[in-house]
Amino acid sequence: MNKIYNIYEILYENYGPQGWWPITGYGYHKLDYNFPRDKNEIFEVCLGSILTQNTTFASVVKSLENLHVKNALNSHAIESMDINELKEAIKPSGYFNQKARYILEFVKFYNSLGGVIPSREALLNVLGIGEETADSILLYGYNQLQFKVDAYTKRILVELDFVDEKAKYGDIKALIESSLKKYVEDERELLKIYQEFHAIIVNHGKNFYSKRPYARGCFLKDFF
DNA sequence: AGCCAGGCTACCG
DNA sequence: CGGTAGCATGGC
Repeated sequence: MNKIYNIYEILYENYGPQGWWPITGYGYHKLDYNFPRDKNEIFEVCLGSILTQNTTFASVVKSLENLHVKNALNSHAIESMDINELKEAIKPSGYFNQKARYILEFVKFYNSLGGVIPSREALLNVLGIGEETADSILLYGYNQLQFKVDAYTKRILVELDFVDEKAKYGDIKALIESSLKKYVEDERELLKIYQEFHAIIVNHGKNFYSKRPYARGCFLKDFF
Protein backbone atom coordinates (compact mmCIF):
# COMPACT_ATOMS: atom_id res chain seq x y z
CA MET A 1 0.00 0.00 0.00
CA ASN A 2 1.72 3.10 -1.21
CA LYS A 3 -0.59 5.92 -2.22
CA ILE A 4 2.08 8.04 -3.86
CA TYR A 5 3.09 5.11 -6.04
CA ASN A 6 -0.60 4.46 -6.72
CA ILE A 7 -0.96 7.98 -8.08
CA TYR A 8 1.95 7.32 -10.40
CA GLU A 9 0.43 4.06 -11.60
CA ILE A 10 -2.95 5.60 -12.30
CA LEU A 11 -1.47 8.55 -14.16
CA TYR A 12 0.98 6.42 -16.13
CA GLU A 13 -1.83 4.13 -17.19
CA ASN A 14 -3.75 7.14 -18.46
CA TYR A 15 -1.00 9.16 -20.08
CA GLY A 16 1.77 6.70 -20.86
CA PRO A 17 5.48 7.58 -21.11
CA GLN A 18 6.23 11.26 -21.63
CA GLY A 19 9.79 11.29 -22.92
CA TRP A 20 11.14 14.17 -20.87
CA TRP A 21 13.35 16.20 -21.07
CA PRO A 22 12.70 17.17 -24.72
CA ILE A 23 15.78 18.06 -26.75
CA THR A 24 15.62 20.68 -29.52
CA GLY A 25 15.96 19.21 -32.98
CA TYR A 26 15.03 15.85 -31.58
CA GLY A 27 12.00 16.34 -29.37
CA TYR A 28 10.59 13.90 -26.88
CA HIS A 29 12.16 10.45 -26.56
CA LYS A 30 9.47 8.20 -25.16
CA LEU A 31 10.72 4.95 -23.59
CA ASP A 32 14.30 5.90 -24.43
CA TYR A 33 15.98 6.90 -21.18
CA ASN A 34 19.49 7.23 -22.56
CA PHE A 35 19.41 11.00 -22.37
CA PRO A 36 21.09 13.45 -22.39
CA ARG A 37 23.51 11.91 -24.89
CA ASP A 38 26.38 14.40 -24.70
CA LYS A 39 27.62 17.55 -22.97
CA ASN A 40 25.72 19.89 -25.22
CA GLU A 41 22.48 18.12 -24.43
CA ILE A 42 23.25 18.26 -20.71
CA PHE A 43 23.85 21.96 -21.04
CA GLU A 44 20.67 22.41 -23.03
CA VAL A 45 18.66 20.78 -20.23
CA CYS A 46 20.27 23.14 -17.73
CA LEU A 47 19.47 26.16 -19.87
CA GLY A 48 15.93 25.00 -20.48
CA SER A 49 15.45 24.44 -16.76
CA ILE A 50 16.28 28.09 -16.09
CA LEU A 51 14.33 29.44 -19.04
CA THR A 52 11.16 27.53 -18.20
CA GLN A 53 10.76 29.23 -14.84
CA ASN A 54 7.13 30.38 -14.75
CA THR A 55 6.87 30.08 -18.54
CA THR A 56 5.55 27.61 -21.09
CA PHE A 57 8.04 25.28 -22.68
CA ALA A 58 6.94 26.33 -26.15
CA SER A 59 8.42 29.75 -25.37
CA VAL A 60 11.58 28.11 -24.11
CA VAL A 61 11.97 26.24 -27.39
CA LYS A 62 11.86 29.53 -29.29
CA SER A 63 14.63 30.90 -27.11
CA LEU A 64 16.73 27.78 -27.55
CA GLU A 65 16.22 27.93 -31.32
CA ASN A 66 17.32 31.57 -31.30
CA LEU A 67 20.52 30.53 -29.57
CA HIS A 68 20.96 27.55 -31.87
CA VAL A 69 20.88 29.63 -35.06
CA LYS A 70 23.51 31.87 -33.49
CA ASN A 71 25.58 28.75 -32.91
CA ALA A 72 25.38 29.61 -29.23
CA LEU A 73 23.63 26.63 -27.71
CA ASN A 74 26.72 25.65 -25.75
CA SER A 75 28.27 26.90 -22.54
CA HIS A 76 31.43 28.45 -23.95
CA ALA A 77 29.64 30.46 -26.63
CA ILE A 78 27.22 31.86 -24.08
CA GLU A 79 29.92 32.70 -21.56
CA SER A 80 31.49 35.08 -24.05
CA MET A 81 28.20 36.38 -25.42
CA ASP A 82 27.17 40.00 -25.04
CA ILE A 83 24.41 40.21 -22.44
CA ASN A 84 22.17 42.29 -24.66
CA GLU A 85 22.46 39.76 -27.44
CA LEU A 86 21.59 37.04 -24.94
CA LYS A 87 18.58 39.02 -23.72
CA GLU A 88 17.35 39.39 -27.26
CA ALA A 89 17.66 35.67 -27.93
CA ILE A 90 15.79 34.57 -24.81
CA LYS A 91 13.13 37.26 -24.98
CA PRO A 92 10.30 34.82 -25.88
CA SER A 93 10.68 33.12 -22.47
CA GLY A 94 9.89 36.26 -20.52
CA TYR A 95 11.75 37.88 -17.59
CA PHE A 96 14.62 38.22 -20.02
CA ASN A 97 16.58 40.74 -17.95
CA GLN A 98 16.63 38.44 -14.93
CA LYS A 99 17.11 35.25 -16.86
CA ALA A 100 20.01 36.59 -18.92
CA ARG A 101 21.78 37.36 -15.67
CA TYR A 102 20.88 33.97 -14.21
CA ILE A 103 22.16 32.21 -17.32
CA LEU A 104 25.47 34.03 -17.31
CA GLU A 105 25.90 33.23 -13.62
CA PHE A 106 25.08 29.60 -14.26
CA VAL A 107 27.37 29.31 -17.27
CA LYS A 108 30.34 30.50 -15.27
CA PHE A 109 29.53 27.88 -12.65
CA TYR A 110 28.90 25.19 -15.25
CA ASN A 111 32.16 25.79 -17.08
CA SER A 112 34.05 25.68 -13.81
CA LEU A 113 32.75 22.16 -13.18
CA GLY A 114 34.80 20.62 -15.95
CA GLY A 115 32.20 17.95 -16.56
CA VAL A 116 31.78 16.93 -12.93
CA ILE A 117 28.22 16.49 -11.69
CA PRO A 118 27.36 19.45 -9.46
CA SER A 119 25.99 18.95 -5.97
CA ARG A 120 22.49 20.18 -5.21
CA GLU A 121 23.92 22.56 -2.62
CA ALA A 122 26.36 24.06 -5.12
CA LEU A 123 23.58 24.57 -7.62
CA LEU A 124 21.44 26.34 -5.03
CA ASN A 125 24.28 28.79 -4.46
CA VAL A 126 24.02 29.99 -8.05
CA LEU A 127 21.87 33.10 -8.45
CA GLY A 128 18.63 32.19 -10.15
CA ILE A 129 18.75 28.49 -9.27
CA GLY A 130 16.11 27.62 -6.69
CA GLU A 131 15.05 24.21 -5.49
CA GLU A 132 12.92 23.26 -8.47
CA THR A 133 15.45 24.38 -11.04
CA ALA A 134 18.24 22.56 -9.20
CA ASP A 135 16.23 19.35 -9.12
CA SER A 136 15.29 19.80 -12.76
CA ILE A 137 18.94 20.08 -13.74
CA LEU A 138 19.95 17.11 -11.61
CA LEU A 139 17.05 14.83 -12.53
CA TYR A 140 16.92 15.46 -16.25
CA GLY A 141 20.36 16.82 -17.03
CA TYR A 142 22.42 14.48 -14.86
CA ASN A 143 20.08 11.54 -14.21
CA GLN A 144 20.36 11.99 -10.46
CA LEU A 145 17.75 10.71 -8.01
CA GLN A 146 16.31 14.13 -7.14
CA PHE A 147 12.58 14.46 -7.50
CA LYS A 148 11.39 17.67 -9.09
CA VAL A 149 8.43 19.25 -7.32
CA ASP A 150 6.42 21.96 -9.04
CA ALA A 151 3.27 23.97 -8.49
CA TYR A 152 1.09 21.26 -10.03
CA THR A 153 2.57 18.62 -7.73
CA LYS A 154 1.57 20.64 -4.71
CA ARG A 155 -1.89 21.47 -6.03
CA ILE A 156 -2.64 17.82 -6.71
CA LEU A 157 -1.36 16.58 -3.36
CA VAL A 158 -3.18 19.34 -1.50
CA GLU A 159 -6.38 18.56 -3.37
CA LEU A 160 -6.08 14.85 -2.53
CA ASP A 161 -5.35 15.85 1.06
CA PHE A 162 -1.93 14.18 1.09
CA VAL A 163 -0.18 17.35 2.18
CA ASP A 164 -1.14 20.57 3.90
CA GLU A 165 -1.48 23.83 1.99
CA LYS A 166 1.45 25.15 4.03
CA ALA A 167 3.73 22.29 3.00
CA LYS A 168 7.09 23.50 1.74
CA TYR A 169 9.03 22.31 -1.28
CA GLY A 170 11.25 20.06 0.83
CA ASP A 171 8.31 18.49 2.62
CA ILE A 172 6.68 17.42 -0.63
CA LYS A 173 9.97 16.27 -2.15
CA ALA A 174 10.73 14.15 0.92
CA LEU A 175 7.27 12.59 0.96
CA ILE A 176 7.44 11.55 -2.68
CA GLU A 177 11.04 10.38 -2.60
CA SER A 178 10.65 8.33 0.56
CA SER A 179 7.43 6.76 -0.71
CA LEU A 180 8.88 5.78 -4.06
CA LYS A 181 12.18 4.56 -2.57
CA LYS A 182 10.28 2.27 -0.25
CA TYR A 183 8.42 0.76 -3.14
CA VAL A 184 11.07 0.60 -5.87
CA GLU A 185 14.44 -0.95 -5.07
CA ASP A 186 16.20 -0.84 -8.42
CA GLU A 187 17.81 2.58 -8.84
CA ARG A 188 17.57 2.58 -12.59
CA GLU A 189 13.86 1.89 -12.36
CA LEU A 190 13.50 4.49 -9.63
CA LEU A 191 15.18 7.13 -11.79
CA LYS A 192 12.87 6.34 -14.68
CA ILE A 193 9.88 6.76 -12.36
CA TYR A 194 11.16 10.09 -11.01
CA GLN A 195 11.53 11.36 -14.57
CA GLU A 196 8.21 10.07 -15.82
CA PHE A 197 6.27 11.01 -12.69
CA HIS A 198 7.11 14.68 -12.75
CA ALA A 199 6.45 14.90 -16.49
CA ILE A 200 3.11 13.15 -16.09
CA ILE A 201 2.16 15.41 -13.20
CA VAL A 202 2.71 18.41 -15.45
CA ASN A 203 0.57 16.80 -18.15
CA HIS A 204 -2.19 16.04 -15.68
CA GLY A 205 -1.79 19.43 -14.05
CA LYS A 206 -2.29 21.22 -17.33
CA ASN A 207 -5.50 19.27 -17.81
CA PHE A 208 -7.11 19.69 -14.39
CA TYR A 209 -5.04 21.99 -12.16
CA SER A 210 -4.48 25.03 -14.29
CA LYS A 211 -7.74 26.92 -14.21
CA ARG A 212 -9.65 27.64 -11.04
CA PRO A 213 -11.38 25.99 -9.43
CA TYR A 214 -8.72 23.31 -9.50
CA ALA A 215 -9.40 19.58 -9.80
CA ARG A 216 -12.66 19.78 -11.76
CA GLY A 217 -12.76 16.52 -13.68
CA CYS A 218 -9.63 15.12 -12.03
CA PHE A 219 -10.12 11.36 -12.05
CA LEU A 220 -7.57 10.89 -9.25
CA LYS A 221 -10.26 12.05 -6.86
CA ASP A 222 -12.24 8.91 -7.60
CA PHE A 223 -9.44 6.79 -6.16
CA PHE A 224 -8.48 8.59 -2.95
C1' DA B 1 -9.50 41.93 -21.36
C1' DG B 2 -7.74 38.98 -18.09
C1' DC B 3 -5.61 34.89 -16.48
C1' DC B 4 -2.01 31.62 -16.68
C1' DA B 5 2.66 29.66 -17.62
C1' DG B 6 7.18 23.19 -16.12
C1' DG B 7 9.87 30.06 -10.25
C1' DC B 8 13.24 33.03 -8.05
C1' DT B 9 15.05 37.05 -5.71
C1' DA B 10 14.75 41.02 -2.84
C1' DC B 11 12.73 43.13 0.67
C1' DC B 12 9.35 43.63 4.12
C1' DG B 13 7.42 42.91 9.10
C1' DC C 1 11.39 32.96 9.98
C1' DG C 2 6.84 33.64 6.59
C1' DG C 3 4.55 36.48 3.19
C1' DT C 4 4.54 39.07 -1.16
C1' DA C 5 5.67 42.48 -5.12
C1' DG C 6 8.16 42.40 -9.21
C1' DC C 7 9.78 40.28 -13.16
C1' DA C 8 7.78 40.01 -19.12
C1' DT C 9 6.52 37.54 -23.15
C1' DG C 10 2.94 34.70 -25.43
C1' DG C 11 -1.23 31.88 -25.84
C1' DC C 12 -5.94 31.30 -25.21
